[in-house]
Amino acid sequence: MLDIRFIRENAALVQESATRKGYSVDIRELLRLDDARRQLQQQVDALRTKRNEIATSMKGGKPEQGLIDQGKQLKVELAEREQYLLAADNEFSDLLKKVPNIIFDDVPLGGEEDSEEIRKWGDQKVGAKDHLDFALARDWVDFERGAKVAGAKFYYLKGDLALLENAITQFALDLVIKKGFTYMTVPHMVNARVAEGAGFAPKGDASANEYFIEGEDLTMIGTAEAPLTGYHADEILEEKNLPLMYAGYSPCYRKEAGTYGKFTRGLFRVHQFNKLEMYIFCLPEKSAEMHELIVQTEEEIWQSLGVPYHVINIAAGDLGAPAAKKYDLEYWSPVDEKYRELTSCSNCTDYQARGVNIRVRRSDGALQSVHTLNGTAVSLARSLIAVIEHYQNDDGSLTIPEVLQPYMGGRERI
RNA sequence: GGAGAGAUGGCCGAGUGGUUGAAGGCGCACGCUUGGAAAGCGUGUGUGCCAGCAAUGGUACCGCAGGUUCGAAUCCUGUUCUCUCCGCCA
Repeated sequence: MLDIRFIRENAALVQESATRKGYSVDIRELLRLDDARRQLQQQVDALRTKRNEIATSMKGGKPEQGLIDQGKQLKVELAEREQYLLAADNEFSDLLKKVPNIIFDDVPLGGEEDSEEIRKWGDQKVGAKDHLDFALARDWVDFERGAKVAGAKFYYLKGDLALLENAITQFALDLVIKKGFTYMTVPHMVNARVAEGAGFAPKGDASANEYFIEGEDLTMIGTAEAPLTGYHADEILEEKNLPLMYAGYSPCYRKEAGTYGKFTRGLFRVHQFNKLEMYIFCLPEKSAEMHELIVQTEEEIWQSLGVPYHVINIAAGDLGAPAAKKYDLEYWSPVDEKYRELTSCSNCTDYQARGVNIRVRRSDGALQSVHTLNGTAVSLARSLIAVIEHYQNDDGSLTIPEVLQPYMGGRERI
């Protein structure tokens, strides 16, 4: 959520950012509702002032019929005005919630194809067996039984591939802990307030990618980002305690409606996968620096694993509502002979922090919204694809990346 | 799932329908005191919204939502969460 005062003062900028992102919000209409709401607020406040004056003048003394009647009259007027105010407030805040975060100046304009490559690492080798065929041949993955038990795009991982998943997780976890992140497990469901505050679509929104629990105010998380955002909701953090760096591990549940096809084959896009997520709460002036820290950590993980990648600066049209800027790491796929999305990290500035009311008390006593950032350490299903594509052998075996061998009982190949 | 108890400021904790933004304490900030510190003493110390250049003023907030009343932290109803006990259970 953006600050309405910021929007009032930067209406054109906010409108432009929203349009660049592809969101159809009408800032002029928002400001009109804001005005209407403020006028009603003033009327209500004036009536309440009168009510309080009458009540105070009767304090302790004997009740006077004239004043009581006046009070009763006011109560009726006030109730009516308050109703208008409530309605205006709701209309206003519904629209306010739809306004996406502004984008940074260095975000490329345009759509998905306009994202800019910033760095690349490793060789773009070509030719490998499809990960699904490879894994099926070893009986490492079972989508058919996943479908039988849950539905399409659910799966079982078996044996050494399941162990490899654990090894990748543990390796990445050790690395992010060394960077100063605190490991956390998190609730796998969050309430609507937290989900929407973090910028996820509400229940009933057709575009929502989350599963909602019927009859309860709960959403299955699509990422640990949601419960991590809510962790400090309604808190005032101390400047001296920032940055707070968390690494949350959880399954991610996503509907991914209508995303079938060649490039989502196998484990690439599934309804459930495990993920280790980095999350930072920091001072506003530090968020750009923290964003670089996160992306560098991601690069360190993939360099250690020996998987070639490039980093792209995501174009405006491909940014989510909360993000002011986003980097994706895409690994080079020798199968598809192109880069494919592997991790993602966003600077959400104060958008999420406002959404769930997280502030920092500066050393001079001032209160300010914190900035939040999130980034994938490893998302497991996709990480497995990248490793299989790069470490497969002709005899159907898989060489274990050196850094993972300690986590696989010292085995060098499976 | 059942029964009981509770929810008040950064924390602990008072609170009779009006004198309560809310006693008292702790913490914190500043000052005095001191060679320096501690102790002691003094002063100050919530947030949101609205108006205002500002000083400031208005308004709301005692888990949340309604209700009663001229007036609610206080009375009533509902609800959420926490704790204790029972049930169930990895």
